[in-house]
Amino acid sequence: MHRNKNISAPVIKRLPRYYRFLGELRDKGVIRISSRELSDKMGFTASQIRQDLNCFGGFGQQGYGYPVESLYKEIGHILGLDHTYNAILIGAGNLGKAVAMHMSFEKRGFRLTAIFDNDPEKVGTVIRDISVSDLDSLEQFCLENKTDAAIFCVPKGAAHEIADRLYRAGVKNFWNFSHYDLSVHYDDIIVENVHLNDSLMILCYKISDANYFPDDTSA
Amino acid sequence: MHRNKNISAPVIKRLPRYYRFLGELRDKGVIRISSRELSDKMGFTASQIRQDLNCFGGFGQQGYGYPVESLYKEIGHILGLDHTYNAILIGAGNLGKAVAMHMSFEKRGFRLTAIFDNDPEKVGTVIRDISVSDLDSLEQFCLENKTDAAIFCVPKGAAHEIADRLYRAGVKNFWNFSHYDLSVHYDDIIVENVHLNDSLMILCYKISDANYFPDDTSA
DNA sequence: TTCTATTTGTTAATTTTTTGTCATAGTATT
DNA sequence: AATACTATGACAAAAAATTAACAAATAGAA
Repeated sequence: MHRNKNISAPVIKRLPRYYRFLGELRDKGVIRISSRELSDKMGFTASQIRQDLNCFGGFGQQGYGYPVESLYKEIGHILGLDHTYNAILIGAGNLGKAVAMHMSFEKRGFRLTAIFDNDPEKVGTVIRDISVSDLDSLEQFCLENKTDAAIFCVPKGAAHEIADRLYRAGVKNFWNFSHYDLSVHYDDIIVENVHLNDSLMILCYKISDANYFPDDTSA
Repeated sequence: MHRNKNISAPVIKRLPRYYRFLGELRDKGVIRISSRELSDKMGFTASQIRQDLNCFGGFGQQGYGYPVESLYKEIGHILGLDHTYNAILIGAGNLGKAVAMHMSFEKRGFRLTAIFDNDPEKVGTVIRDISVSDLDSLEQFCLENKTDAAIFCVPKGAAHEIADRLYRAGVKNFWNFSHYDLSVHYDDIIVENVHLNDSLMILCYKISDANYFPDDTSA
């Protein structure tokens, strides 16, 4: 098995991309693909693709390439998508709601089991067949229901306190949408960050950078 | 000026994080900070912080450290946040709406100028003071209004066609939320991706990886 | 069956990124 | 004003990641 080989972060980040492209090929009925063909489609080098896949095992065949269907499944397995982790959503604001509605959790290894908010207006409303609970009942819920991860869609001001409560309730895996660096405050947690602000600022940088010409005399 | 020095992607990705932490320090009234103090707070090495900042100029002073306020402003300037790029939102579904509601575009160098959707039900509804337009009017709008970037919140099936229309209408900068690799199809565009599916799968990997013990005989 | 074409898995080379080191400049104190 | 201390900026070293190269294995054609 591949685990505990300490796969590097760059490789892991590319796995979902492989998964996506292989899924598309499979849907098109493609049976096999070579690293070079994949390279053309994905924009990675063929060498990198072979190197990446070989972190987990030899899935290809010399002179033939990689079998699409089984490689697709294999990567899904490596990613752990055949698990079903219970996840709770914290924060039923615009973003939290959108994330809950938008994601096919079941296809990504998760199941949404509860939604919490501290706004009385939102408590009781229904999102995706789940009734929003009062944040006060968080600890009780975690005590009674196995909870593997939290989808953390909380405003910055509330982030610290609520993160603390989750941590004490034993929730130590986070999909973090808040503008708050969870990993700085706890060292035995797993965090995957989605920092939309950061992402937008990076776009701003890229555009500004591309539009800058040192010898531009216009305007 | 710093531009066209070809700053590496890892450095650029860290800039928003610096910006965030320096903003917090400034709000707390902190006047100066050394790379080592920042290092403790942020979890980067002091050496890396000094190295990163020096890509853009010598903002510190020996024996003193970095002045928080001016460094904060400087990084904002480097990121291009003092621009005001006009951005349109394509796709007023759950996610698009949430992104529109949730972001302080003005603080990140952008201004939201229009929202488009092809669903007649959504056309005419108002999001953040902006009335949703029919996608049919996209080209006309771009012709009449300077449009610097598109926030691309479109389902996968529609992505290719709509991306094409935007490209032909001259929109070549994308904040891409779709499950579609824009950069593979066009080579003169700027794309910043937010692939939520990928992110969730990476979380799944991390959890699965941490929970795997080779000599686990349980279950 | 034999031969040529491919294409992998692996090792090596290169490039990039991160970390460590230190002389030098500037601060703060006496 | 002199001195001890601090912390940068620059450079060097180390580590990590990407790309290149190639021997070995297999497919497919003749």
